[in-house]
Amino acid sequence: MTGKLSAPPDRAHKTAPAQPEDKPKRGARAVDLRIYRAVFNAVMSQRLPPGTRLAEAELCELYQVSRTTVRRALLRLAHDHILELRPNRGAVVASPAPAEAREVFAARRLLERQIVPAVMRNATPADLTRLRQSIAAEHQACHAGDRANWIRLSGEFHLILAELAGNRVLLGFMTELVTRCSLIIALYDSPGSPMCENDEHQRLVSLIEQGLQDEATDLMERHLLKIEARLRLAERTQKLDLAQALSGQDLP
Amino acid sequence: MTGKLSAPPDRAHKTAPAQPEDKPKRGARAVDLRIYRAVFNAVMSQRLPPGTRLAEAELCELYQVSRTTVRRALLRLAHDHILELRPNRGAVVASPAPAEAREVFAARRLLERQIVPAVMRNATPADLTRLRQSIAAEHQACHAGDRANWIRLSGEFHLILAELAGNRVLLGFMTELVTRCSLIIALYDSPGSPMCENDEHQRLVSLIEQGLQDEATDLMERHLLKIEARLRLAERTQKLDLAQALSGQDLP
DNA sequence: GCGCGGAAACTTGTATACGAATCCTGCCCG
DNA sequence: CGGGCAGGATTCGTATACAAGTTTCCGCGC
Repeated sequence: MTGKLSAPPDRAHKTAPAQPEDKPKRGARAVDLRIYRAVFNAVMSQRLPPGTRLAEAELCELYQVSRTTVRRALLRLAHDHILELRPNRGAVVASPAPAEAREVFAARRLLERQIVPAVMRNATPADLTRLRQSIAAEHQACHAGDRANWIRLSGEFHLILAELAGNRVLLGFMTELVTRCSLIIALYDSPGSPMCENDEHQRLVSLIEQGLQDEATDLMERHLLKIEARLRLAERTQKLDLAQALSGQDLP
Repeated sequence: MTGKLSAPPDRAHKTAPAQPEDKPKRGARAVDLRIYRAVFNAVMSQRLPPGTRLAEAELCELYQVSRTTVRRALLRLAHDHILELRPNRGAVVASPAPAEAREVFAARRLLERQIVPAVMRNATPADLTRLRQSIAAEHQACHAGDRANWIRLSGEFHLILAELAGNRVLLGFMTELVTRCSLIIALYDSPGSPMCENDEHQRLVSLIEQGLQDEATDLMERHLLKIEARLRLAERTQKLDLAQALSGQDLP
């Protein structure tokens, strides 16, 4: 853990856009931030698979803090749809159903479709450079075979775009959506699918640079649809799923 | 208080779309829900003006619960941008700056622009009836001079629309946006502005019914812009604001 | 042998206690 | 007379203690 560039969203009860926050300010809030990030990264890297139960006492011992602190971190994680909190029964890693996954992707398409033109109105050459740097980092992780980091960096590219749209509220929504999408991808991506995408991010930046708004918007839409299409989101109910899964085993 | 139809968002760590929740299930979670709603309604009705400090001990005594419970409610309120939590300095009612207000409205326009066509794809006649009923309730509050309820019901109409779009994620975002807009309107609306709008909701439903997509989308956009335009969102810094406010008093 | 209580162990929910930071007041000094 | 500093009071942040709910497992009856 402790990937130094990991970027779990720090929003929530913060109006200011950004803060240094490099070193723990007073050793106060940094603690539950640490728990938040650790769980966040673990879930995203699939070290904590969906459905995993997170007992409070365990985390207490791991991080040497009281249950009060752990609880706050869990509450935030639940609010961001990374965990699910079941009353009196503890927290488990979220496992969004296919229907929910589709809705998350649909919402994301709806937002990003409109972010592209906003970026084109606002972006400076320096911003485009930033986007290209992000793409470079992404490719690097891709070629290194670091799947977890690739998923994260790939999401980060979209977050930079959202930031360039110049609306912090929108950026907050996109942060939540990208996070949830990453979780869904980690959950449902077909195992054998090729990790590297075919430079759609690169092409998108080019289209933005050239001012081709309709083409850029279109590419964004197709890009997101393609990602969703790769997922194994068979729309079966939990019951059928179970029946199907057992159908090959009951005759020895 | 205890307006029986008040609808503070219950989302967050809940995957299920809706629950009865009429009576307190076990007296357990209902308590901090009660605090949440009470503060929510009080802020929206401007009984708690922006900047008001909410001491934890006060709420503890009012609701006869421990600080633990109050704290959780405050955390949720802060996450929904109704309060602002300042470390070691307590919670205050949020007072979004003009710049933030603009961003909230911009984000809302962006989403609702796309919600209209989605509604037109999904809505049944029964849904349109629901919308018209909501409008009726809104007009009633309007004519009764109940400004606080009118703001709330007026927002509820938009939430029904979001619900009819058939995407729960989107509905969650819209819930947050409508809430924040209500707070902003309560903050910045010009005092003398007429409370009743000129039946734009009614016309919107008609256009949706007739299948005139472009016209409906356009009306929605203009509707939201009109609301924003009515606000007193002078882009002045806090300092200038103060200087201006005192300029009429220092020469007796 | 199988299913069904029931009690113990464990986990979560809530309240309370204590340490730390902030705010307020009054005093001292320039 | 005004500004700054120190001490007390208040309020927040964290840890701990106790109560209530859930899970587990064992023993009993069928």
